[in-house]
Amino acid sequence: MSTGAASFGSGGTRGRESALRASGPGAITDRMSSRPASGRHPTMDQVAEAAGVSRATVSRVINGAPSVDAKIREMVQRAIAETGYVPNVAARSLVTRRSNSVALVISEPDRPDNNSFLNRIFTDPYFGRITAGATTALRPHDIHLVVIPTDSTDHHQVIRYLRQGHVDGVLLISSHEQDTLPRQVHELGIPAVVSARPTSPIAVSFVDVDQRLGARLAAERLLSRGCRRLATISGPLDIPSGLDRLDGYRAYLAEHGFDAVPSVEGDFTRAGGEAAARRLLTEHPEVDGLFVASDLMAEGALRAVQDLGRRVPDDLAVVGFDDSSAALDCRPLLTTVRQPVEEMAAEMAEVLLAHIAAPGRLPRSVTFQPTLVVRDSA
Amino acid sequence: MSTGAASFGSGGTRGRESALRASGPGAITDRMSSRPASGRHPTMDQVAEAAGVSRATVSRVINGAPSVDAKIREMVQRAIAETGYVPNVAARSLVTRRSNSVALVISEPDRPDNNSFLNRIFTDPYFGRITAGATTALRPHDIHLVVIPTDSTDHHQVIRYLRQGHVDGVLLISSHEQDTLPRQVHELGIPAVVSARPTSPIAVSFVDVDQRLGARLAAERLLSRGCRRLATISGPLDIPSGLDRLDGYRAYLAEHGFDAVPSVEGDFTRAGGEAAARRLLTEHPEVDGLFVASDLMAEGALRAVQDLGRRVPDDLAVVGFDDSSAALDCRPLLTTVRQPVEEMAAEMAEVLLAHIAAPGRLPRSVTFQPTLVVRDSA
DNA sequence: CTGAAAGCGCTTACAG
DNA sequence: CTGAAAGCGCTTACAG
Repeated sequence: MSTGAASFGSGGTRGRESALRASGPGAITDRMSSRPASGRHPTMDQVAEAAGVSRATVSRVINGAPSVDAKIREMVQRAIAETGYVPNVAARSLVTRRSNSVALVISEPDRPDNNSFLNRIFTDPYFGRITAGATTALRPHDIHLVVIPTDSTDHHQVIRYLRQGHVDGVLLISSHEQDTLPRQVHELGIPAVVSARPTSPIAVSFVDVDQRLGARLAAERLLSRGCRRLATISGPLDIPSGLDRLDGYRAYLAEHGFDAVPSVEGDFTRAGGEAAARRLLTEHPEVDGLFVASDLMAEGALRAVQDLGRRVPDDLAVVGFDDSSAALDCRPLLTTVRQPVEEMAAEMAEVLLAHIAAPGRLPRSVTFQPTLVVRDSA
Repeated sequence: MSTGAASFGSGGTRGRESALRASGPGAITDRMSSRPASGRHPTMDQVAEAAGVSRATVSRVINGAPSVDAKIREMVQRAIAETGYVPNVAARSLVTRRSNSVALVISEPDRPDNNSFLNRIFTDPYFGRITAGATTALRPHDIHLVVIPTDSTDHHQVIRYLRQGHVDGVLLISSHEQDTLPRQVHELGIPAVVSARPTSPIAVSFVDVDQRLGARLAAERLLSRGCRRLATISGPLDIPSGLDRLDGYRAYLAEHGFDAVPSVEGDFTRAGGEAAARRLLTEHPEVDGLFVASDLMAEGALRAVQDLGRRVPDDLAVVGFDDSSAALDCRPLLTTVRQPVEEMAAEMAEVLLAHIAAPGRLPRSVTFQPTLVVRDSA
């Protein structure tokens, strides 16, 4: 942290190189072709000199300004290739006020142990799909993603990071109700898109899936299969998606004459699903149709169900939610409600890009429709 | 991309604010305390003016220079708090030539489908542990991690990114034999640490686990349990760790009189492990002890084994490798060789930091010892 | 211990 | 269409 030394290779040779360059374009070419750019960093002025034009013209060529004369452009491009020039991003950012990267902030409730928290984040199929979708959408724009996991103990660090101008905008994955980060980010005034309807009433763009509809799809499937003793393992009830899936499921069943639907609250983990299923079947052994609010929980639940001697789907049909890779790890293969997470993350990225390009743009929300993916468990 | 507009909030009000500030420190304080810094960005000059010192002094306070007078330091800190000042990282990087971030490049073989490739990367427990370990080690240094998944089709993009000075160094996760990225990164001259001994002979620092020792531990466990019909599901044999684990296993068994040890090559995925186990048990139904070269494969293998009617560990004992979270998802719980991945990633980060701080430092390698974690499968 | 000044490497009005 | 010049917001020798 303390030294100001150049980060790249032999910065110390720069003086010597400049001297060589001063002897003319020919010398430069010979020099560079025999030692392809590696570890040293020519400057835009040096490219300009090699091409016999001004620095401004080099800049225009690099940034694709249409006004540049074709021949000159070509000369410059040759000079760029010969010198192995690559723009310095710090210098560029300083004037453009753009970093060409965005943050993906994954905000979770407090955790006891830092390392396992991070491990869970970086290993969760849901976050994996988010990251993959956002990365894919951003790549063609040459914008990079900085992934920042956080809980409430380091919100201030995240805010500081954002304020320092490291990124042009933020994709905020936040699900629990009490999370104050969406509001803090909003107050920062930095372009942002949130992964679900924020619980506090702030004017911010977000992308969501129709959670209730998804739960209704699950209920419908179970009913149409002939299940009549229905239950559910819900997500955490302090998370809107957890609540909405439970509500949607119950609402649909109520509409069809099923009123007291047992439910056990889970925590969106495999182990949590397993424990919840065990409890549920102990208290309600008669259950023949089960909606589990995430595939990961369903994977655990399936294990418990089968341990307890029930055959799936014959004795007990199970429908999950997500259609993540976990659904394919289940035996039998999991029938589940598909949430198009990659596409949702890509949409978040697109909306964010639009906000960055036009800071005055009004916030908007985009809702995706879930679909039922029928496999073997129901 | 085309506009040079400020990325943050109401950049346009700056002129007005400066005017307000010019009316004296009192005005600034009042202004700022009623509107806590949000969306607007005071500059170091403004802090200096508010504190009645020079810009250089503010800089020294921010960077913790010891020479600053205590009273002045305090005045400056107050001014910083009142104005809500946060340094502009681009300006700082331009002069320090440091970005305070490092890249975590995850290099994998070519993949057919981009999205599923990314999904696998961001969901794999091994990469998850790497990311968690590196993040934890870097956090106290206030250095951020930019995660960059890549295959050979976009090596040039990665190289360009690195050359642009986005990061001060790179943590390179590369396992397959033919990967040319370690060499390319090495030639760039940027500080780098690789996750395993590079297959091409380049002088670069790396961190590894003693793969052969791990495999020997597994073999020893199986033998001491009384298994006498031993087999293995190996990793991909074009990956050094895959090869080394197979070799170590066979070598130990050979030393103990077991010569023809059947093996099937897997691909380090759950599905691959399942298929491999099915094949292995079909061809060698007599097997009673099995070393599976990764926990994820072991999870799949366990499923196949039990599907085929074998009881674990009584009919067939199974030892995995990694001790990732997958080991706890196995039924029975997986006995496995623990690779301390988080600690290894943290060590990679420390070594990288040392290289960044002292560019002339000689490359070195650090090897961790694996340990056997006994649970229920063997 | 502190300040004035130079300079990091770009982009972008502004002239021509 | 092109160039000279200003300026982005910092850090760091260099004097004092």
